[in-house]
Formats: sequence, C-alpha cells, structure tokens
Amino acid sequence: MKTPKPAAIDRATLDELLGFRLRRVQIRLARDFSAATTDHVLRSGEYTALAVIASHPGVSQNEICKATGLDKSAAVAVIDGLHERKWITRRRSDQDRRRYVLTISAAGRRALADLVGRTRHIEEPVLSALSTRERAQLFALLDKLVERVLADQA
Amino acid sequence: MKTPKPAAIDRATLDELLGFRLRRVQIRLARDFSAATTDHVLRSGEYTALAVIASHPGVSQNEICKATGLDKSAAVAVIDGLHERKWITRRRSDQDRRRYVLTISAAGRRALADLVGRTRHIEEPVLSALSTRERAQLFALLDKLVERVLADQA
DNA sequence: TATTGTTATACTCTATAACTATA
DNA sequence: TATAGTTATAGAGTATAACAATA
Repeated sequence: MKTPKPAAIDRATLDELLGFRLRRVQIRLARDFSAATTDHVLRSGEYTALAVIASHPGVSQNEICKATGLDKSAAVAVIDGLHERKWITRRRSDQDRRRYVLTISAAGRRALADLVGRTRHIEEPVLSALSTRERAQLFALLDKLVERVLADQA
Repeated sequence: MKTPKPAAIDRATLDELLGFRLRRVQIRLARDFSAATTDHVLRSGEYTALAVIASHPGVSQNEICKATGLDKSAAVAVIDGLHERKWITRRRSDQDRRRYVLTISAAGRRALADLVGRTRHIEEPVLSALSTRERAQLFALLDKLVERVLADQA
C-alpha cells in the first residue's frame, strides 16, 4: 500500500480550517526545540513566561496567565522554576499585597537571549519554505490573530 | 500595577519567532473546541486522524502518524477510539499483513462533517480579525510550512 | 464577596522501550 | 534485520476544586 502523497491532507474538508495547520507546524517546532535544549530542560510555559516578564517588568502571575494562555495553577510551578534559576525576582506588590511583582534578572536576560538565538536556529528549516517577504506577511497575519485572542479575554 | 498592554509581547526579542504565535492561537482554539464538544469527547488526535482516513482511504496507522505528527504508540488508542465509535473500519492488508487498511464509514463521514461545521464556527471569532483575502493568504502561507514539515520527515 | 496565588489531585498527553507478527 | 502495530509505563502537561491572604 503506497502513501497517497502525505502533503494532501484532505482538500475537501479541512481546507477552510486553521487549527490543523497550526497544530502540525507547532508539533514539529516543539519537538525540535525540546530535542535541542536537553541542557536547559525548560518546562512548558517557562520560556514564554520569561519573555513576558522581560518585556513587562512588574507583571503579576495573573497577567502572565492571560498573556500566555497558561492556567493559574500551572503558573505557580513555572514562576517557581524561573525563580529557582534566578532568572527572575519576585516580591509582593506594595499597592496590592496579594500580587507578585515579577522582574527579569541579568542572568534571565542572558538565558532569554540564548534561548531566542537557539529558537531562531530551530525554526529556520521550517521558515525557509517562505521568502523573506512571505515570512513578514505570515507574522503580521498571525499577530492579528494573537491580538484578537488577547483582546477577547482581557 | 497596571498591565502594560498585553498585546505587546516583547517586540524586541520575540518578534522574529514563529512558535509563540502558533502556540498562543492554538491554545485558544483547542480550549474553545473542547468546551464546545463535551458531547463527543474526542481524544487528542482523533479528529485529525479521522480526517486523514477520510481523504486517504486505505492508509495505515504509520502513515497517519507521519501525516499528523502522532506518536505510533499514541496512534493505537486513537484508532481504537475511532473504531469503537464505528467511524472507521480496519482490516489487515493483503499485500502486507502487518499493516492495517483503514477506511472511513458512513457514520464517520457524518461525524466528520459535523465536527468540521462546529470547528468552523469555533474558529470564526478568531479568524474574523482577518479579511477574506487575508485568510486566504494566511492559509496559503501556513500550507507551505506544513508541506515543508511533511516533506522533511517523509 | 471577589481576586491572587497556592496546593492537592486527577486526568490526559507524549515518549520510550520491550514485545509480536510479519516481511 | 527491519517494519507495523501493541502494550506497559513513566513523565509532563492541563484542569478543577478547595483554600489562605488580601482587597
């Protein structure tokens, strides 16, 4: 039994759906990433959370959950992990003592820069299917979707 | 502490990365989907596998794994689930008795059509951030990435 | 009363390795 | 020897509910 061309995943029914496409590409990227970062051993969400803290000094855990889609109970372990590595600092907010004020450390910035560099390298083989112009288009379109997602739950 | 605009997820470091965008949108779609299909209770991968079987009558489990990114051990439970629901039929291949020949049933086609209809409905609020033309562009660009992913592991 | 963060817990997903039957 | 599918299992991810502290 020969494979009937794997690229043609049902043009009839799935053509108008977004989720399958996102899922397929993301599975590939996630696997390549975890294979290439066996030294760091990042938990799911730690990378994104670190990036959010880097760009939003003083965010709370709750805000990170909204920005990344992380569950608030899962966020605890994620923030703990970043803190143990000394990639972030946490203290209670003066205005609202329920909240944490999270900021990235110098070591955290170095780790993030390292991760971003590696990620770019990992994504390159996939993104090389697109021209520079197409990449920019793709990113702009995806950004519109991300903004919509964030706006809907703000 | 005010949130400094959640849409702006670090323009400095993450701007050139694909994975975050895919992940964020996919988390949203996956949650909305599972919330809207509590009656069907689909296991992860069953939907995609069913769609692949629909468009590739006679595929083997192995081929489904390649097309969907599913692990071969995980595929067993997925195919079992589809079979128990009588959405697919399975028999051993005559040419190679190690392989299964999987085909979708009439009930499977109805279930798939129902799922696709629901999914379209679920994706609409997110996709409405784009014009018709932009959606077509996005899908075409993502398809190029999917084809690259499939080609790399063929 | 509502919200932030925490813990316990249960369920699911994913990956590995060892196995069988066929090739 | 290699491949298709299976099983057992361990580890990670995800979600829910109950809770403490604070608002």
